[in-house]
Amino acid sequence: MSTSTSTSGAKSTTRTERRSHTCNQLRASDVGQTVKLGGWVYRKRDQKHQVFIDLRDHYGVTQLVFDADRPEQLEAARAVRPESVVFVSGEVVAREAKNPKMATGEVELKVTAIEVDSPCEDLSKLLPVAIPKGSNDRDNEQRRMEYRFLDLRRERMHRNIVARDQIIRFMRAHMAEEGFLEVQTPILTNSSPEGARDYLVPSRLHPGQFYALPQAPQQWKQLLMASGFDRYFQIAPCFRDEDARADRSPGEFYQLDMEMAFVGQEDVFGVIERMYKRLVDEVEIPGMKKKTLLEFPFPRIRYWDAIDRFGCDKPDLRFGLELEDVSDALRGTEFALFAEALAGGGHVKALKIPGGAAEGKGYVRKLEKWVKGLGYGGLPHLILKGGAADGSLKKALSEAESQKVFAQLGCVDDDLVVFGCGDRLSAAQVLGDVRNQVAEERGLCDPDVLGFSFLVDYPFYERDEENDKIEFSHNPFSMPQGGMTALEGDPLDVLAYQYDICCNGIELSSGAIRNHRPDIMYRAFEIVGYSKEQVDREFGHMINAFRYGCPPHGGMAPGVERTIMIFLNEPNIREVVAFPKNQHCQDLLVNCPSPVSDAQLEELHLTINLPPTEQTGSA
RNA sequence: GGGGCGGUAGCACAAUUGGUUAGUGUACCGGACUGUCGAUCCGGAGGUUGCGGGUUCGAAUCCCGUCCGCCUCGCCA
Repeated sequence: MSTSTSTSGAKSTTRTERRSHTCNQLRASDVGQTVKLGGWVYRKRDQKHQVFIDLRDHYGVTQLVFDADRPEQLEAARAVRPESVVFVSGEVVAREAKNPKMATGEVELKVTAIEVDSPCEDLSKLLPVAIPKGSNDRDNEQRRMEYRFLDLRRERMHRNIVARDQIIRFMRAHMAEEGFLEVQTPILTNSSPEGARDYLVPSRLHPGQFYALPQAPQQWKQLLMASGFDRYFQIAPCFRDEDARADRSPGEFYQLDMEMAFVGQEDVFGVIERMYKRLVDEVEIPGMKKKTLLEFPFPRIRYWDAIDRFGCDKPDLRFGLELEDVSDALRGTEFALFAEALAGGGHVKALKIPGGAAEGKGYVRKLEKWVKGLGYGGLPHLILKGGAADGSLKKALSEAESQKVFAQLGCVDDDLVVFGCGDRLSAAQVLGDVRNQVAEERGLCDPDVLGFSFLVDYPFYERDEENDKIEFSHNPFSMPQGGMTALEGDPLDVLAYQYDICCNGIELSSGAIRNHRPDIMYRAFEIVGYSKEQVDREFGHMINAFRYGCPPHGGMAPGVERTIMIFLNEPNIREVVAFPKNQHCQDLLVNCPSPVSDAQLEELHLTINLPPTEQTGSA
C-alpha cells in the first residue's frame, strides 16, 4: 500500500504552466537552475538594501533574496504585503548562511523578477487572523471560523487537513485490501424510527412529505448484505440534529462505515484492529511524534468488567487507578448511606488516590465540588493518617471497617480513598469520572500512546427504574447471544453481540452482529411489549429483506473525525474539519443556516410559523 | 432548556480586586541596518473595555438586563 502523502508526493506533476517548482522542492543539487515559484509572502525581513522573503505554498517554504543590484525588484519586495500571492523567477543559489531548520535551507532564490498576482488587500490594514507559526492559533474561535480560509493557512491547521486526507486514504486502502467494496448510499432517504432528531428535507414533488438525511447508512448496509455483497464500507456522511460537544460535531460528521457477511464479532474486530495497527505503524504525520500501541491485539473487555474496574464503558487504559468493590468489607456497616445501598443489593466502590491527602485539605473539597457539578450527590472519603482513619467518613465508619478498606486497597499513609455507592453502575460511575479527572490532573496519560480496547458483552435488556419495564439497553437490532434459546430465560441475563471500540477514553464506534432472523426479532421485541404488527409497521422494510435469505452479518462504524483527533492529539473536533460549524450548528463563513425566499417556500408548499418570541426575518 | 468560564487595540493577553492619562507582546506605519531566517534597534499610530441601563466623587472592575463564543448537563438507537 502506498503511504505517500499529498505533501511528500509532490513530484513532476507539481510543475505547472505557472511555476516550475513548489516551495518545498529546491535543494543544493538545484543550484544554478533558473526557476519560477508562486506562493504567499509569509515572512519578510527587510534590511533596506537587502530583503529576504519566505515564500510559502502548500508544500513548504523557500527563502527569496532581493539585493541592491536590482533596485526595482528590491523596492517591489519591500512594498509587497504579507499574505499576498506573488510569482517570482530567478536563479537558485547556495546560501551564505544555511538554515538547517528548513527543508530548503541550503538554497535560496535570487529573484530577478517579481509579480504581485493577488495582493492581500487587507482593507483594515490588519489581518483578522494571525498566520505565522508561533502566534497563538487556538483562540478566538468565532473569528477563526468567519475567516476559515485564513485560519487554514496556518501550519497546524493545514497539517491537520493534510493528515485527515492521509488517514482517510489509508482507511480506504486498508478496507480495499481486506476485500471491502465501497458503495455510496442515499443521502436523501427516510426518517428512521429511533435515534437522534433527523434533518428533514421537504419534497417539492410530494407536497407535505419529507426526506430525512441519514443518521448513518445502517439500513442500507444491511440491505447490501442481503443483496450478497460480502463486505461493504464507505466513508459515510452522517447527519444528526443533536447538540455539540468538544468531540461531537453538530449536524454532520463522517464514519468509516463497514459491514461484513457470514461473520462473528471477532471477524469484525480483526479488520478494525489491523487497520488501527497499520495506521499507527505506517502513517507518518509531519510534526507529530509517532504513536505507539499500548497493547496489540486490543484487549476485549466485557461491559460489566469495564464498569467494575474503570467506572465507565470507554476506559482510558493508559493508567491504573482501578476501582475496588468494598461491599464485603463494609457489609453490616451502620453508616446509613452505605447500608441502604448494600441492603438494596447494591455496591460500595472505592478508588484509592495515592498520596491524595498530601495535596492539602482543599483538594478533596475541590474534587467533591467538581463531582457535584456533574450531578452526583457527593464524594465521601477516607484518609489514612498515621495509621488511623481520617476524612469525612472517619466517624460514620468504625475504625475496623475503615482499616478493612485500607487493607483491601493496600493503602499507605497519606492515601486518599473516595467512595461511590448505589447499584452496580452508579456506584462505579462517579468514581470513573474521578479516576479520569485525577489522571488528567497528574498527567498520567502519555499523549503518544494509544490504548485501544473492544468492549463486548453488553446486556441486551435493562430494567427501566421508573416504570419497572424491560427495555432494550442499546441497539434492538443486534443479535442476542444464544439466539432464540436465550430469549426464553430471564431477559436481564441476555447478552447482545453488541460492542464498542474505544481509545484513550474516547468512544470511536459501536457496532453489532445484527439480528437477521425475523423469528428472533419478533421475540426480542415481544419481550419489551411490541406486537408482531407493531414491529411490521415500524421496521417492516428491514424484516421483509430478511425473509428472502439473508446471511448473518455485522459491522461497525468508527468515527473518522475522532480517529483523526486521537492521532493528532487535537482536543476539539473543529480542528480536524476544514469548514466546521459552531456550537449552534451555524457555519459562520457562509452564514448558514439562513432564511429562504418566499418563492422557494411556496414551491415547497411550506409556510413559516414562528413562535411569537422568536423573530427571524425571511429574505 | 439548565450550569460553568469568557468577551479589554487587527490578534494574543495584563490592569495590584472600585482610584493617576487602561498597559505589555505581536501585527501595522515611519526611521536605522548588505546575510537575515519567529531578524534586531529607535520612533509612531492604534481603545465607546461586547451592548444597554444602574450604583458611586470615581467603574474594565460592583449590580440588573441583553447579545455573542467556548466547555458541560440534558440529548447523542
